[in-house]
Amino acid sequence: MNPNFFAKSENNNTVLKAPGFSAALSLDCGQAFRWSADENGFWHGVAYGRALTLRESEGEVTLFNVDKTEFETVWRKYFDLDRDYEALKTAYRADENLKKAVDFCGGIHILNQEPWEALCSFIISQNNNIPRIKGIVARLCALLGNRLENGGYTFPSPEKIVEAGIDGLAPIRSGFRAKYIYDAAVRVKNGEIDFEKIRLMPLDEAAAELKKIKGVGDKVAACALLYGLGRADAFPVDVWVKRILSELYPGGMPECTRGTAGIAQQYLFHWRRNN
DNA sequence: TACCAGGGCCTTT
DNA sequence: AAAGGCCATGGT
Repeated sequence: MNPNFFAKSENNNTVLKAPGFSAALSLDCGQAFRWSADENGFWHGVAYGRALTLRESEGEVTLFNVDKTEFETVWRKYFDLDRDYEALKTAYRADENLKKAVDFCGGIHILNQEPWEALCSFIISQNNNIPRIKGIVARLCALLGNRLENGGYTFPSPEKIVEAGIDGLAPIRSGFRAKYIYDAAVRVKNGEIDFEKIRLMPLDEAAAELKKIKGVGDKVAACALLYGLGRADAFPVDVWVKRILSELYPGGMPECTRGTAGIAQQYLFHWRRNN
């Protein structure tokens, strides 16, 4: 692989120089729902059971209170820093629309979120808007997650959600989605859904497994695969991507996206939404 | 193939 | 201030 970054850990912080990468854009482009920036431009969030504060300025990302070990074992993978995005974007630029999208928001990396959190979050996302999705996820974590010393809550385990039951989820105000969250939790807890097996399956089989869960269709399955299971070939089609496909790619996605259509989708999605 | 299932954000009036 | 559209959908 070709890590286009340089990281240095000192004074208990890790400073990252990664040309072409924007942590802020990656955290705020609708792929993850647990991050927010404060008035001073510090980003706060929780992943893999760890609270993180970071700040980005002049192309440098500072991860506060992150030593080398934590960076290497958690955040390096989370921010997908070992993928050669520069090579990927060079290939995408062969297509005129993708070139525009990459010029607009090429700083995005696909985050490697925890499988259960990604699945659960995208079940909540169905027929829903981003501010409300964030609210529901935040209430879910505060209700059933573990409080962290340095701020925030962990994402609750399937076990905790099964224990709470559908009625126990009422305080998060997820509406008709509560029964879907519960069904997903049951199936993950009892092993019927095994993320590590699904991760390795052919794409259509993997999606079919996830779709056994009530409330999981093509779109949510693709999101769980792309954002939670490291499958860059998964291709979520929502209303925005549907528009992009009909307007720009009636014959299908261009050849340069083969194998990484999900990543291309993220650039096109964000570009189309904001233009 | 319609229509329905919480609720609230956001734009328009 | 109130109304109505809309929302990274899936089940029936």
